[in-house]
Amino acid sequence: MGIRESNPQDALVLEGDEHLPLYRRLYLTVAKRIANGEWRPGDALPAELDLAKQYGVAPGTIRKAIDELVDDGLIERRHGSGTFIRRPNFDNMMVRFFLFRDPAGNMIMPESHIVSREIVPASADVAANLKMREGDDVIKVTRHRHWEGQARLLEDIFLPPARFSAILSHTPEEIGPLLYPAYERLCGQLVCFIEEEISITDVSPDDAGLLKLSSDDLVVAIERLAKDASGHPMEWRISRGEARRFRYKINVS
Amino acid sequence: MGIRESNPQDALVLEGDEHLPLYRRLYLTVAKRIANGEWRPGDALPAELDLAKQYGVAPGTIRKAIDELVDDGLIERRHGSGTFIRRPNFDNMMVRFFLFRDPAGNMIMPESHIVSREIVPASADVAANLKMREGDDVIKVTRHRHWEGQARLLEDIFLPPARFSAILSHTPEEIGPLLYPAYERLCGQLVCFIEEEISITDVSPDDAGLLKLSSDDLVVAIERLAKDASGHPMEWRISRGEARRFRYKINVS
DNA sequence: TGGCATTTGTACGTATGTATG
DNA sequence: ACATACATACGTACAAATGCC
Repeated sequence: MGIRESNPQDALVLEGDEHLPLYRRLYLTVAKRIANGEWRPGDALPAELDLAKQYGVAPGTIRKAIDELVDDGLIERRHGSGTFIRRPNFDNMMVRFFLFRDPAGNMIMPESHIVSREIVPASADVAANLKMREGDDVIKVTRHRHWEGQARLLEDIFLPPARFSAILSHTPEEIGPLLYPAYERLCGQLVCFIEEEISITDVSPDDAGLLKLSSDDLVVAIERLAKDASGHPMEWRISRGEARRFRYKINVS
Repeated sequence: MGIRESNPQDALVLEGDEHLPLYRRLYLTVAKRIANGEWRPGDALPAELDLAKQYGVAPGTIRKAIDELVDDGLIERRHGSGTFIRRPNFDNMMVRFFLFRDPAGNMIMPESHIVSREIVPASADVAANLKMREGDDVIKVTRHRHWEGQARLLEDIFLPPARFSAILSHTPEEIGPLLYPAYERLCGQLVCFIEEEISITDVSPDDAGLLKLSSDDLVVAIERLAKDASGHPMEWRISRGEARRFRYKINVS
């Protein structure tokens, strides 16, 4: 995985078990080509009829595969124009959960401070989420988000070194305020899916000091696992912020 | 809306604006037939080929409409058997958010106590959500959920009287512990979609007393709007529970 | 402005596979 | 063994939006 020279023949060999439906194998094949960085966000896929010819399938079959890729948010269609690789915008999601607004009610964007970057042995938690072995090397990035001159959100971010060594070798200025664009720019890695788990707990003594909370205050802890287009885990992080500032909206059916 | 004798001819007149795609109008038509109670949860829809003949469309067209109804959770397919009206299970969702487990780690089901049922004028909030006018009559049901002999979840539930008068005229025993099945059984109303908004606030003095929390504790407040198969609002409720017990999981793409 | 090629969107129709009862 | 119903796959035709010349 990661950026590599794609073997053009690879693209025409279908991914997945041969008993899977054709449209499903086409889905997996295109998803893998995206995960491999063959196309970058904003790039156009070949036209549906071209893809159908390349893979030797009917237009309706490749169309069904593309439909599901659109449903899953990996690509988007533009009528009359083409089908394009999407760039999901997860990086600011956390910010939307927390209520920081100026007196006029506008959302305030936080500053981002990378506090440390180091290689540490993976804890059981981190290893399980990143599909590594306990004790394997992982990159740990500690970051604080500030609003109004005060740290409001504390983040511990864990990355597998194989794909993300560039995060250690660049300056914070080169990395910039948003991590997911940096993963894409510096490591050729695109985040396509995330899973999050939200819970409310007592604040730890360290966090209380940094967030300027009293020891009996509560924090919201958000654990996030980020995955690439093929569903392989890329990043695991845990973020903590003051519980009282939290708000979240859902639709279910 | 509500239960009514369906005019058989109605079913063959397509819903929606005539410039909408055919599959979309078929979606709306079937959704409306479900909202009208023409089929009950568990009932089978006519076979795809039958529906195609009835509406005079190609099999692929009705299939696309059914695909989207499945995506939206209104119906489910069973290969080789048929397509059936689904009964979404939202009523216990709230319970899944809160961590109440026995020593073995199993989920504990709460008892349900209906504390009061009355007609009140709609507040601005309630009116906006239920698409009524402020001051209009609404049914207000107050319910407490108990774990281990203690109220843990407080719920204020608001219903438009037009569809839900049966909730006032039946005994709590007839209503039973779960409201959505009661809406279906007593009022012919099926909840198909919900929107929820989660926030964390200080506990009100009344709630603190009922939940046995101290006045500086925090509660999670969950506001929920429930809708029928056609997307019309049916019920609005606000539930409060101890913040520390809260846990929630999400997938995004 | 208009025309034209390209590309997705909608709709039709058919054949065959596979699970269920 | 059989009929029924959904699942997959094929292929075609035309509509509608876009972008370029």
